[in-house]
Amino acid sequence: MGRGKIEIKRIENSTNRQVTFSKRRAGLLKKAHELGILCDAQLGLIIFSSNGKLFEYCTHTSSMRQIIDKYLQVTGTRIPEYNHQQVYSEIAKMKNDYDKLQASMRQYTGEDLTSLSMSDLHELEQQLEASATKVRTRKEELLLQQLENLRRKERILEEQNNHLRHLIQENQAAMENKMADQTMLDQFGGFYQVEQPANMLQLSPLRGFRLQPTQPNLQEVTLQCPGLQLW
Amino acid sequence: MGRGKIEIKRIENSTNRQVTFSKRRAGLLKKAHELGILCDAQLGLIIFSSNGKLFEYCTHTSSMRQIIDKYLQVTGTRIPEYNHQQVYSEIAKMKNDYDKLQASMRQYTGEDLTSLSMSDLHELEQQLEASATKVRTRKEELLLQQLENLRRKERILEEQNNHLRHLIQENQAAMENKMADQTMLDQFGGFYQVEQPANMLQLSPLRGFRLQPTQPNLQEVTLQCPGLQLW
DNA sequence: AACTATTTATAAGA
DNA sequence: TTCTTATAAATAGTT
Repeated sequence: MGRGKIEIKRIENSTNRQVTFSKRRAGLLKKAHELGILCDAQLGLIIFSSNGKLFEYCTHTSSMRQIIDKYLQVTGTRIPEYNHQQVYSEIAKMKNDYDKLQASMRQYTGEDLTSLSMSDLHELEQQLEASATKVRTRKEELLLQQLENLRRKERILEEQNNHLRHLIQENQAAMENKMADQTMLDQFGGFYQVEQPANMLQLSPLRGFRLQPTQPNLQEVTLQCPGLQLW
Repeated sequence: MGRGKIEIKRIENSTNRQVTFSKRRAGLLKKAHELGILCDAQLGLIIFSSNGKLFEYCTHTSSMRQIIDKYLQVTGTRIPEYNHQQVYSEIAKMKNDYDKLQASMRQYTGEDLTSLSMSDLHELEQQLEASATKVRTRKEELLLQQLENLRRKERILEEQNNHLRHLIQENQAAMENKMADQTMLDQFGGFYQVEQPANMLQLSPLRGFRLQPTQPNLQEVTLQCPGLQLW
């Protein structure tokens, strides 16, 4: 239709293409409109020009969004709406569960007991007592465990103590044997930072000693009970 | 374009409309196709016939889904994806809250105490004892209330009892005064359905009497405690 | 943007 | 539905 027939293939001349796009686009929109009116059809037309500009038309009886939604629904590509339904009902269910749990919690804390019957109250009281018993049992368990840890630590410290005494005694013996001079004593003292005279070690507790934990057990115990206070 | 010109308005003749729909639909699709090819445009066309049948066309370079997505993106109608993010994070939050509450609940029921420190356990024990105390208080409250209700009912029943005795005594007096005959006695018996001899009323409980609740208090008490059992 | 020669689409009829 | 055909509409190339 026109002065000459054209082949249906991309128009290479850019200007020409642009002009044809304008003309035919208008024609298409007009025909789309007419089809909708004449035949009572619902339609949506989306056009992106080669440089990305959007043109659209849709029947006056509906919005493009409605047509797209209907299209997605009919073609089964519609995951969104279906999912929404599902998701929202799930949210409602979660909220309900949460509220129930919260109500239950308020009974356990004694905040709201008004809705409970006498038998409910009786049951709740027993449950609370059972819980308290469990808590007490757990406390006892923890205490025993901490006691056990302390005993192990005590044993290890005693062993270290003995070890240290040995070292010192050996050194004293060496000193006596070799008539050690002052320089040697200084080196030993500096190494272990001994603050008290050697002859006091038998009766007083060990203090001021800084040793690398050569015994692996010490490290282990420390890791098992990071805070060793009772509470 | 055709044998005659037609006005652009809904074609009332159903057959005619159907035929026109077929013809023009084909034409529109053809023109859409041509526009796409000639002008290197991207386009999508969705048509729903008046009876809901779907026809569609889109440029071979893309799927209808892609065109719709692009359209939603460009027009900013693309709320769905955004909403999803929001909704899902909200769900995650709710789930988190629920889990926390549930963990807390498990502590209250003594199901899982492993994560608690000694001081936590101590606190929990005290809370449980406080809750139990509240429950006991509430039980006592309920019992006292029920007791009170029973006392009121008792009082009302006693009042009724007295009233009934009065009525019967008055009747006996009347009978004696007028030397009542057997007919009169029958009428009286039928009216109140007395099943026991009058002289027994002093000691035996009242049974078989059916009276309208002339005392408003009786009705009130019945409404306040529908089931008057202890539990 | 107009114009217009031609092509194309299609209304009505078969 | 499909084909035919007269005629309306669209539009390619031109101005």
